[in-house]
Amino acid sequence: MEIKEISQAVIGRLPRYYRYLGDLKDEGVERISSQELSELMKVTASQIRQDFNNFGGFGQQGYGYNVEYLYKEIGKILGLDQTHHFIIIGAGNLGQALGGYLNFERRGFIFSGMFDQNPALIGKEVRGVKVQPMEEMEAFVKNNAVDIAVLTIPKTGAVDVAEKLVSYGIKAIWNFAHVDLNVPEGIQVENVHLSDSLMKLSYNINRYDQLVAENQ
Amino acid sequence: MEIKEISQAVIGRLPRYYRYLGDLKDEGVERISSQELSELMKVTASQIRQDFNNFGGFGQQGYGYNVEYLYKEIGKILGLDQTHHFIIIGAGNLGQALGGYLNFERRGFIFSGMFDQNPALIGKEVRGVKVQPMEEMEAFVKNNAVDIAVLTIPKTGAVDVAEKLVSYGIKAIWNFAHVDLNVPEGIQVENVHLSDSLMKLSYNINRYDQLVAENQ
DNA sequence: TAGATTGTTAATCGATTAACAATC
DNA sequence: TAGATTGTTAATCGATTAACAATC
Repeated sequence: MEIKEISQAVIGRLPRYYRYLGDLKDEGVERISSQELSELMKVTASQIRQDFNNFGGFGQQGYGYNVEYLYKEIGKILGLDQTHHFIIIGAGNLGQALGGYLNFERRGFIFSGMFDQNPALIGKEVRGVKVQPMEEMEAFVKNNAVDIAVLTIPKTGAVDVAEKLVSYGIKAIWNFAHVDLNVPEGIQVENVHLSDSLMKLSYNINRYDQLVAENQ
Repeated sequence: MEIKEISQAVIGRLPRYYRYLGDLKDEGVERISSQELSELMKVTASQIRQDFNNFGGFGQQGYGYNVEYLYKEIGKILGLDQTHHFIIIGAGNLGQALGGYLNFERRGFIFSGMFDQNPALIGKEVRGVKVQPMEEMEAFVKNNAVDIAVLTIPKTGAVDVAEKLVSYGIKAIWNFAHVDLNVPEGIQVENVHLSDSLMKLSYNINRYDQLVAENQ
C-alpha cells in the first residue's frame, strides 16, 4: 500500500476533529454532514472534506459521515488503537501533573516510569509509579519497551538527556524543556514550549490594545 | 502610526528568535547575519529577513543585525517590556507547576492569585501566593488589575469559568482545559491542548514505523 | 572603493476555499 | 427518481523562498 505524505497542518487538526466527534458520539449523534460539523467547529466544510479525504473516503454521498465510524478511523490514524509506554524525566510539579493525568491512559499511553536527579524525590509515588534515580533509566528503557520519553527538566541538561534516551532506543520525545533538541532522523520530537505560548498571548494582548487605542 | 496586520505564522516564530538571540547575547555575540542565524536555527535566511521586516528594518546592509538591539526590539514587539498580572484557576499539579515557574516573572508576567474549588487546597501556598476559594475571584480580578487568567481546571466548568472571567474584565485566557472556549472578540485565548500534542506525536511515531516497514 | 548583507520585489510553493460532477 | 452531500478538481489565497538592487 502506498502512503501519501500528509502535511502536518492536516495532522494538527485531527485531534480536534477527534475531540468533537467523541463528544458527538457521547451525545448519541449518529451522522453528521461536513456542513454541520463546519458550523460546530468554525472551520469550512471544504476543509473538513479535504482533510478526511487525505485518508480515503470516510463518508457517503447524500448521507454525510457516520460519527462513530469516523471517530474510530481518526483514532486509528492517530495510532490510538495502539499502546505506547512512556516515562517521565523530571519529577517536579509538571512531571507529576503529566504522570497523574488519567486521560492519557485511556488513549493508550501507559505511564510506566519516572526519573529524577534530586535524591529528595526518589521513591516518591505518582499514580503507582515510583520516582527512580537517573542511573536506572538506561536499564529501564531497555527492559520495558518504552517508546516515549517526556522531558520535564530544566533546559540545562535536556539536550544531553535526550541524546542518551535516543541511544537507549527511545522512539519519541515529548519535550517540555525550553530548548531545541537535536535528534537523529526518525526520532519524533514534539515540543511544548510553554513560555513561547505565553509570549504569543502577550503579543496579542498588546496588539489588540494598540488597535483599540488607534481607533479612538 | 499605521499598524500592519502581522500573520500568526510570523508571531509564532518570534519567541524562538527571541530565545536564540538571548542565548547569543549571553554568549557575548555582538552581531549576526541572517545567514549565520539561519544555520543556527535551521530556517532560511530569507524567512528571517522577511520576518524581521514586518516590523521595519532592524539590520544594516553589509553588517547584519546587532544581537542585543534585535533581542530588545523583539521583546518589545512581544510586549515583554510591559507587566502583566495573571491568576491561575485550578490549583492542581499543573496549576502549581505554572505558578512556581520563575521564568515567567522575569518576562514580566506576575503571578498574583490562585483559585480552586477544592476546600482541601484553600490556603495552600505556591511561591507566596495562597489558594483562595472561587468565590473570591470576582473581587480579586476587579481589585488587582489582573490581565491574564490561566485555566488549569478540568474541561467541565471551563467554559463557564471563562465566561465569568470575561465578565470580570479579564483580557486574555491561557487555556489548558481540553475544550474550546467561546469568548467575545477582543479577548485573547491561547490554547495549550496537551493531549492534542501527544496525539500528534503518536501519529508521527506510527507514520515512521509504517514508512520503515514499507521500505524493507 | 569593494565586499557584505540587508530590505524588498518577484517567483514558487503549498494550503485553503470554491465549485461541481459523481453517487448514495 | 429527486435531493442531499460527498469526493475531487480547479481557483484563490497566503506563506515561503529566491533573486537582486540598495546601501552600509
